[in-house]
Amino acid sequence: MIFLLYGCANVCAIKKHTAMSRATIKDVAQLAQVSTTTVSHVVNNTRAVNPATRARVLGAMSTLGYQPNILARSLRKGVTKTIGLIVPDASNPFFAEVARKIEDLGFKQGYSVILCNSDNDPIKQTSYINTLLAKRVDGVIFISSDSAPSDLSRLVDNHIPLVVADRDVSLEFADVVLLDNERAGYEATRHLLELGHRNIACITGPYDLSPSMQRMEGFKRCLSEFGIQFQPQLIQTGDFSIQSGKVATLRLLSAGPKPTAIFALNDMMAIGAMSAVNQAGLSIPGDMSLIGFDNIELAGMVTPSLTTVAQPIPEIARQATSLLIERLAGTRNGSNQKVILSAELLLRDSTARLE
Amino acid sequence: MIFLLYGCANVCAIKKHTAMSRATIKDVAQLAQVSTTTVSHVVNNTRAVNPATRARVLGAMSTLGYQPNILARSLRKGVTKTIGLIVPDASNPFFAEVARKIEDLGFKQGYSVILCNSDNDPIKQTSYINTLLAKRVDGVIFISSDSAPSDLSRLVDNHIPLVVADRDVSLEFADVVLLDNERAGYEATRHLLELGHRNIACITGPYDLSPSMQRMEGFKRCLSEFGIQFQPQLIQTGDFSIQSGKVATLRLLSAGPKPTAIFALNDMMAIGAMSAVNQAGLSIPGDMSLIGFDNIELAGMVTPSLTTVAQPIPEIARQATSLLIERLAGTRNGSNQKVILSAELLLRDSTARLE
DNA sequence: CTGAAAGCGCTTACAG
DNA sequence: CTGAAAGCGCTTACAG
Repeated sequence: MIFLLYGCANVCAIKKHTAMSRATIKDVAQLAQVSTTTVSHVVNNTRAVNPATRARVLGAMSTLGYQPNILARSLRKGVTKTIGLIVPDASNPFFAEVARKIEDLGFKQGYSVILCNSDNDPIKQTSYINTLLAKRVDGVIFISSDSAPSDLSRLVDNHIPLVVADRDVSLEFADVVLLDNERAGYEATRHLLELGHRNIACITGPYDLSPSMQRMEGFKRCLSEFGIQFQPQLIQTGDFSIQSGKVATLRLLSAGPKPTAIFALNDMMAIGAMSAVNQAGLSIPGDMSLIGFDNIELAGMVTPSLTTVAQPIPEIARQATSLLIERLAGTRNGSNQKVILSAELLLRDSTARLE
Repeated sequence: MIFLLYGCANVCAIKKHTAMSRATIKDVAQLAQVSTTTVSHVVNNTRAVNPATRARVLGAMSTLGYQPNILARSLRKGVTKTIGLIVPDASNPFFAEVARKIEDLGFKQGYSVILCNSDNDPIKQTSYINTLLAKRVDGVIFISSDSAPSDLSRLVDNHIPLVVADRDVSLEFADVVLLDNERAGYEATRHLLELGHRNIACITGPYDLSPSMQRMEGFKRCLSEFGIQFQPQLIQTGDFSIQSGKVATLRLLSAGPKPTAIFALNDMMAIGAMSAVNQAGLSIPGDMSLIGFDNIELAGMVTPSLTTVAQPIPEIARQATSLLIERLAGTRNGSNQKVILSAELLLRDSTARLE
């Protein structure tokens, strides 16, 4: 790749930093001939101020381009109006969609969110917990990258409200919003069995994560209720990435009993599976039925469109956000809540009756 | 959708907030029998401290679970080690990938990034600029949601270094990293023309955004160099979303001159186009060639795999981040830089010779 | 309706 | 090698 650098000294000379720095409340007070107390009260609308005085203050603020320093305010008030959001990887569409929604909802209530990608790395996860602690976020929404995150207790020790979402971690002191993954896994499997499939492969996520584990349990329970023998050779472990879904599928196609259907435990792996199946010259759903999980936007757009178990993504975000903000606002105290949402089978074009 | 609420008063009773709040530097100093000055110096490794003293301080820190309050530090030092990143929509994979990379690079250099989704909404964009100003970020990386963002000047007025990426905005006081979009648009078009296509449709982004505009210019220039008449009926405007690509394609297929190839100005719209073409019972590339733009991870995974103009996403992130951090670190002063990266045509399976 | 002053938790120039 | 004290920019109880 080539890249060009243009210096542009003439048009784009940067302004020299002048000695004068940003306007503070003091500058405003001086210009408006009032105390900083009064300025503060007009900025925050927190006590009655004579209309004429208020007008003077407002004028001074605007001529100075005054923007209150949030750091100082937060330090003084002990509240930052900021929440931390830790996700495994925001470039995965499922987390991206959840994060977007949380950001939206937070924004509407006056909270900014600091988005942290733990990158499925416990070290980075710990490091981010420390950063959030140091930045004095008011609360944290947490989607774990592992099953037993160690440093979460430090949040609790510091009285920082915590909401655990999507992936269950055995933690006593948090509100929790999860999916009924076992049942969802069961439904997906039943759909395939009812279509006549008997050799059903499953591409899982990391074995220790609760969504993967529980969906698998539903898968197994359903097989057993239908009297079908569970075949370990039809199970492949992925990591929820497209690429891993592709690799897993190539392995399934190259050895062992031939599946006629694949249950991928998320849509991204299903899309990877699709690519592998096509590459092998097989067609979906003619030669292979495929069902995903999540219902990311893409699932409806690939060809054939993907049958999937739809997670209520907006509802997950809404519950997580309001659980947290209720705590922060003090409108809810006492015992923790556990919200279990249910998924919904969404029939599209990637599954068909076994001929 | 059904959701269940379990109260769990027994196991999960939340700890009452005790009167004792978080440990401060004063608490540490007291416990270690030293001044706060000394504690500060051991925390920051900023002057020699007697080994025995240092050990006492370290001990006190750990028994108190001390975490320095970054707000106080930032207020005092006038530096927050935080950068603001404004993107139109981080649930769009292109921006998600750029953002991920910037976050990674920033993290390695000790910066956190505040991610702001302007949502293609100038109002929200302005509001975020104010928030970033109030939070006293050290610098901003900006991908605009419109062609003439109004409040960007406030950053410059406040001496906050600014890097504009991806979408050009006519602004004098910023470092800039862009793509050579005109040439990239030209190359994509030439590829289709060389395959024998003459009726080439183009699905654009919002007309006023520089990437869309410039890629179109390359498209037109190439047509004209090949002596092909430009047909306005073959141009459809999208908004870079999957859905808009689908809608645009359905319109193209339902009326006007029939194209044999489509140039979508990003991959997401190309994926939408793919869905529409398939839905119409046409095959890619047999009946319709299709080329995208960006090379998001997905582009290689759909079927057929998508021929596209690959943007050097990691390099864009790297340039933007280092341009900004150099300014912040003071290792670069003076005139602004303009980095123009070039794209690369990536041939895959969605384009073919016109029979 | 308004203001003087303390204090949030740090860092750092100054002094020893 | 160490400490006393000022000050970053706000908010707010207290007083008038």
